Amino acid sequence: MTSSVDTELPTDHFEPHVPGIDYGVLDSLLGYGVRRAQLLIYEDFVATLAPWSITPQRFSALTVISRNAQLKLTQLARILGIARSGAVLLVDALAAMGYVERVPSPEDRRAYGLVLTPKGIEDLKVITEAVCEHDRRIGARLAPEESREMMRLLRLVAGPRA
Amino acid sequence: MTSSVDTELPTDHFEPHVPGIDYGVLDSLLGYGVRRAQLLIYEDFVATLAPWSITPQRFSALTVISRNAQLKLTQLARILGIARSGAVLLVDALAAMGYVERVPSPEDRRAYGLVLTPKGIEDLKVITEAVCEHDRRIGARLAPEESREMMRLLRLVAGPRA
DNA sequence: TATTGTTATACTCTATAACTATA
DNA sequence: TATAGTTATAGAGTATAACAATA
Repeated sequence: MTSSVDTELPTDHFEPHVPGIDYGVLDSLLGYGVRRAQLLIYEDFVATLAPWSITPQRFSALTVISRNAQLKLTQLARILGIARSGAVLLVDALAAMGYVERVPSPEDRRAYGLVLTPKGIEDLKVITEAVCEHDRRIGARLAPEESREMMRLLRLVAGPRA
Repeated sequence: MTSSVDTELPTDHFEPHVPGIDYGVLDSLLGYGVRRAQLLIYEDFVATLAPWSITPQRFSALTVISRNAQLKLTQLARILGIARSGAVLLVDALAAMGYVERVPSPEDRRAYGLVLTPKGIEDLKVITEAVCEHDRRIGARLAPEESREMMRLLRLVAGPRA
């Protein structure tokens, strides 16, 4: 098949439906449908954003930081659904990339406000463009009306719990 | 299955929408909508199946093994979208749980066929019931017609190339 | 006492690559 | 030569727990 060395074909080519395989109850589960979509989308996202070393989580962090002035690390962790210790490493990585800075909070000397650097602001524009193009690509099989309906249904499933 | 329907999700630490936070472009991205749903669903799945130590991946493996006679490890890896080395560890775990056995393949002495043990067959029935109840719970906010539409749209996004 | 950010540590999941025994 | 399963090893990503500074 390939002439390369002993290389695996890992998640680079996830096939939601392998021909000849009986998926049983999986085919009727909403959760497995979401899982299938998520794996495909994640793969395409990472491949598309590889030039910037941006993962979905990093993009989420940059976007939320850019839209919420003086966001605290603990808030970021809560938003992303990870532990504070994980948020520290994430912010460390984004800081090492020159995208994020910790600025001392005026009203709380324990805390820092997270802000984008000028480079972070600039690059996030291009990155966001790439993400939006990726998002249009994964939704390309949906008619505009179907896209809106899918977003509505997703919000119903994962929307505010209130 | 005969128990009353739980419309309330267990305590989770991921909040799809943290109050007071501006999510910017994330709110309009199909990929982030799927990500939100996936995180919520994954959490509820793991919590629900904790008594059996069953993760979504383990459940997928058990189901596919049960529905496809003499499934090979390499096929399983491809179906799940992971490397063969990962499939080895996964099957090791399922074997240690007494659910799966490797039986030598008659026509290829390098290969093994994966089969469920009697205990695996028995437990998978109960596990599948629990998974289906979990799946009904996460889709509880959708009307029956909306559920079908969501499955159709998910198949459009991640379904077979058609 | 509680909270913020941090560090230390460990566990899980996954990948790459090399190895064996077959084909 | 190629493939099936395995092993060894490393890298993310995450969690828990403890800590110092501050509230």
